[in-house]
Formats: sequence, C-alpha cells, structure tokens
Amino acid sequence: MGTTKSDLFNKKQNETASLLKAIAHPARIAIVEYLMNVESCICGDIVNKLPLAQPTVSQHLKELKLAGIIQGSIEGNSICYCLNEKSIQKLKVYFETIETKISKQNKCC
Amino acid sequence: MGTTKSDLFNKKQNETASLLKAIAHPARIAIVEYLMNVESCICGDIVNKLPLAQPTVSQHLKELKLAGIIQGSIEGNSICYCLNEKSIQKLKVYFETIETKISKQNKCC
DNA sequence: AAAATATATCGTAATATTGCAATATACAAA
DNA sequence: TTTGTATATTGCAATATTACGATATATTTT
Repeated sequence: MGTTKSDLFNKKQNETASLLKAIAHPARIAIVEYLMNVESCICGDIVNKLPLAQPTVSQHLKELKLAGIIQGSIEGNSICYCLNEKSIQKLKVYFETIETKISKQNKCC
Repeated sequence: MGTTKSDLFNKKQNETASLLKAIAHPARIAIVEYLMNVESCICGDIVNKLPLAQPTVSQHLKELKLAGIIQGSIEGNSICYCLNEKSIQKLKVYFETIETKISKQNKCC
C-alpha cells in the first residue's frame, strides 16, 4: 500500500488531484507566491529566497513544472520560471464551481 | 528526512498547504464532488459510492474534517457530512488573487 | 581551454501517506 | 438486553515524499 488507487477514479479527478498536490506544500506555495509578486523569475533568486538547499528547491521546481503550474525558459546562463496562468485559472474555476453549487444546496449540517 | 520543514515557512503558507493537501487526493476529490452534487450526505452513501474499503473512506473523511473542508453532524444512527463553504471560498479567493496578480505582470517566459 | 556560475540529477536516509483487516464504539431495533 | 447497523480506531505492510550531499551538465567569463 501507500499507493493511491488512481485507476479507480476518473481522469479529471486524478488530474485535479495532481494539480492540487503539486501546490500543496509550503515550499511550493512559497515559490508560487514569490512568482506572483515579483517580476524577476530567475531560479537562483528563488533558491536564495527559500530556506532550503539548492537541490531541494530544484526538485520542487521540477514538480511544479511537471504539473504545469509553472514553466521555465532558458535565459542565458540561468533559467527563468514563471506561473502558468491557465493552470491557476483552472483551479480558480474549480473552486468557484464548487462554491456556486454549495450555495444552491439547502444545508443539512 | 521526509519531513516538511514547516517551521521555515509562514503560518499562512502552512495553512494554505494543509488545506490544499487535504483535497489533493483522488478519493477526497471524489468525496468533495459527491457532496457538492448531492443532497444526501450520509457517510454510508459515500462509502458505497467510493471504490475503497470502509476504514479507508473513514480515514479520508477524517482528514477532510480535520482540515475544515467538511463538517459532520450526527443524524440518528449515522453521520451526515457536508462541505464547509468557508474553506472552499478561501481556496477560490486564493487562486483568484494569484490569477489577478499574474494578469497584471508583463510576461517574461 | 580553464575557471566560474547556474541548475539538474543521483543516491539515500528519514518520515509520511495509503489502504485494509480486525476490532472497537455507538446507537437503533427487536 | 440482545442483535443488527453505522462509523471510527488500531496496527501494519507497501509505497511515496522530503531533504540534502555529492556530482553531473551547461553556459558564461576570463
């Protein structure tokens, strides 16, 4: 065990879970918030900003990139990462939809 | 290791991460989506709907409740779970804020 | 080309998560 | 009060995640 039985759930549910899981860590939240507040998006700046070692930050960046939360482009010697608006919007819409549906329910608890 | 260094990040970042982590699993996504679509919120119905054993579902429900995503109330013999509108709204606003900030940035990658 | 700088990958130890059988608890019905 | 029904907890095995030192790779500078 320890393995999520992802084959038992539908594709969209698994995708949503992956997207959320990618952000659901303090370090990755910090990266996302850094990128949303700052123009510079150089990897080295992120590494310096976070209280974690460079390989650890690199790994977190990789996960965010793999999930499509951020994208990176080579900028000379370094790499420029920035947020992928589409995935953020997808999540916003997701919670917006839930909120709308709940507000139409007659509460039972 | 394997331990998240949560003491190195601020309170709000840790709270957001916890909230997201609670939903970031296909089974818990399925529970949330079930509760948003259906009036009945009896625990047994959720157990029957999910392709997982009763103790597993119970554990997922516990995590969602602990994070404040759902709340439960005793309904005679059974328990009625439903979504906590506030936490869903908090997440919607979170991604809404990010989206707004991104849209004001001049893209660099 | 050699040295310096920036980022990624590998390997590994520590811890966390997932899933379930077995069992406990709590209430309802008979 | 015994029996049944609904949900929670415990204990444990399997797998996943987190963190980082060491090292690799890639680009820029000298």
